[in-house]
Amino acid sequence: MAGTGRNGDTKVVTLSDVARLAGVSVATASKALNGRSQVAARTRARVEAAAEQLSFVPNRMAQGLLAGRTGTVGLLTSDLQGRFVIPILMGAEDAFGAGRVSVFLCDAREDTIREQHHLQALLSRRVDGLIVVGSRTDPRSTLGHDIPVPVVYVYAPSDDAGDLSLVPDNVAAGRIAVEHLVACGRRKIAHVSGDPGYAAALDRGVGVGEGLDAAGLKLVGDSMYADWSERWGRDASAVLLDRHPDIDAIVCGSDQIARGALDAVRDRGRVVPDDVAVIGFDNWEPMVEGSRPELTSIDPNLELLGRAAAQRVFAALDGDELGDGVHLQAPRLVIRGSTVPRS
Amino acid sequence: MAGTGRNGDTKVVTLSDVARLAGVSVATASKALNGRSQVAARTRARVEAAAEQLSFVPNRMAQGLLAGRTGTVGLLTSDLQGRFVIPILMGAEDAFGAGRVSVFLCDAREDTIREQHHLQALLSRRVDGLIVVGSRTDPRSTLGHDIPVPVVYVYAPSDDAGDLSLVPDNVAAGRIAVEHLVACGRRKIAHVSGDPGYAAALDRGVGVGEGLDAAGLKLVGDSMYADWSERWGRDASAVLLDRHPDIDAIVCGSDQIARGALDAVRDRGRVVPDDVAVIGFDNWEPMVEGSRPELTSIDPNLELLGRAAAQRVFAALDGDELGDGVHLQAPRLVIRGSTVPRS
DNA sequence: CCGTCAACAGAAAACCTTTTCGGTCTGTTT
DNA sequence: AAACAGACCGAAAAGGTTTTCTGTTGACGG
Repeated sequence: MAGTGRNGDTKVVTLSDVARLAGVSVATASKALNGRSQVAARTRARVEAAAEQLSFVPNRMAQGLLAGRTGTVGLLTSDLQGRFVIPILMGAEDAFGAGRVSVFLCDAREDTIREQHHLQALLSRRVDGLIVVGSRTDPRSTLGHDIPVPVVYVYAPSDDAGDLSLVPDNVAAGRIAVEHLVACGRRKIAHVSGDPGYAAALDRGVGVGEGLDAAGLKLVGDSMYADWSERWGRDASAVLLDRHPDIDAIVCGSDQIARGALDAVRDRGRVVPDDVAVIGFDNWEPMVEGSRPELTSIDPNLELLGRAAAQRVFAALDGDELGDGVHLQAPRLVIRGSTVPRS
Repeated sequence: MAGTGRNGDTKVVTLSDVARLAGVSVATASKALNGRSQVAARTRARVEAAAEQLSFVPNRMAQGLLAGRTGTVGLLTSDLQGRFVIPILMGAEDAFGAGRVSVFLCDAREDTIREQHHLQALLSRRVDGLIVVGSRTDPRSTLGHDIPVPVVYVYAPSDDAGDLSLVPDNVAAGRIAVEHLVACGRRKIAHVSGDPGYAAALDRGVGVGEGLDAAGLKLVGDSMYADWSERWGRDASAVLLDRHPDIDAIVCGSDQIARGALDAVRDRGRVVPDDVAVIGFDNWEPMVEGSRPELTSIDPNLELLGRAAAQRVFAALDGDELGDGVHLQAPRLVIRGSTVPRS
């Protein structure tokens, strides 16, 4: 705990410094600090004291050089907003254990060249594994198979079936949304979704259809697709509500669209959830908790996705088969005021 | 370009592999690939071909071991949502240049023990520098001065004046907000802010006061402080509008509060921006762009903050003095529909 | 033909740590 | 007393790269 200097001027202390202070060889110092048995208790104590005094931290680069493992993982993303990548990062940290594994986060910004640069950088740093996070659930091009470490694709699957991809189950999400509305006694259900160029929009739509079929219901009006904005949610809901005044629930393709829908319902002097229930997707906290009333939403369980990805990478390092194909993560319904009256 | 196997099975290729294939020594191979002059053009070409063929990537851990620099930086955050840390990360990546420096991102989750763990891990990985990002602008406890690499505190300053901190200038932000409203012809300005336990709330409030003084105006009603929620923005604005019907502008402590204010104004049958202008802080895209009308806001220029932090770390590595004290980043006004009519 | 010089290639050390193996010492067994 | 076992410590190699220094080769001038 000496440290009185300014940051950066203290010289880095190595194992030989510790060994010298303790009056032993580096070999013995190493064994003492790593709990090896070939060292006397008194010597061990002396070494530990020396290490403490110098606040020695072993150089993991050097360790990695020997071990062939660096204890690092690369997280390669194009998720500008950090909306998906942060929960995934947290899940990965949980799975790895804080401090045991460190994560390189690289933002490719949807740019293939930049992605290649980052990939080279990560490989040159000898990461033990790679997690690739997309910003949408559509398939993305594979990084290829000549990568010397296990790769897991998360959120956006790889377009190569030989790769392992973990993605949210959007079909199930749509189904669950409808099942919840039906359980709440709704029968006249409409659907406003986002950009039809996104697989997420279409998949959720499919799930909505399945849910309705299972309940013997038919969608009120057509599914509306355009973009993910609140404005669109507002406008589309307005059209639907005007054309079909008997609507008693709206399934929205995202929380933002749902907020627009809430506005549209209120503008028409109708009450959420008494007259019309509204449900969103993503369970994005600032959106769902800020709205009036708070928004019921389907949470894609991104932390679990991240954790699963990390576990897969870990297992592959221990020699397990990495696996392949697209694996679906079940979503989770989070009920709030927009579908159920405050009672 | 060979690579036909599954990920993880290809053996990592080293410089000696390249040297062997090219029929030279590792020393020569190294010099050839690094553009050193002591190599004949023909030999260089042969080595480069071999490296290409084996798709050789130098091991930066090994390089770092020699050079004493790893080309990595640690980003230590407690920003659960990634709202501040992502732009800062992007700024840092820009400053460093994609691929040249890689960033470890660690989320301490407001937990001191976890932070210590991460810190140890980062130091053991011999990061060249450390950027510490807080989730609020209040001072945080210093990491201490016995850290062998330069440390820059961003967003949340260190409580130790000997550390270097880069933070948004919230006082200026408040002032700029008022100046803009005054320039738009507003004279009856109210103020709804967030949690008074946050320096950000108070600082912006101070700036609002300065702006009003400079314009010879007085605040309508009292500054309202409670929390950062939309609900509070709605409720507080409602009270203010009912009590002071002549209000023609509301400065809000955050974009979320501003959204609440928009709701309250609309609930009273008044029009934004014609009757009442509303301005927020943070310029958080999903909030400002989803609202009706879109929200004028003060952007804290977080990317610039991140870039500046990265540049400071870099400069310190090159021997420059790191500097100390709290440095303010000027904000930027982003004008949208909530303060200026569509014309 | 010898010496000089330049141009180039390779050997070896260095970075920091871990591990294997051999060596020293103490104490014990026959 | 001699041999032996066991406990402990240290020397050395390994891991991949860069750099310095030494050595080789060939050309050229004297």
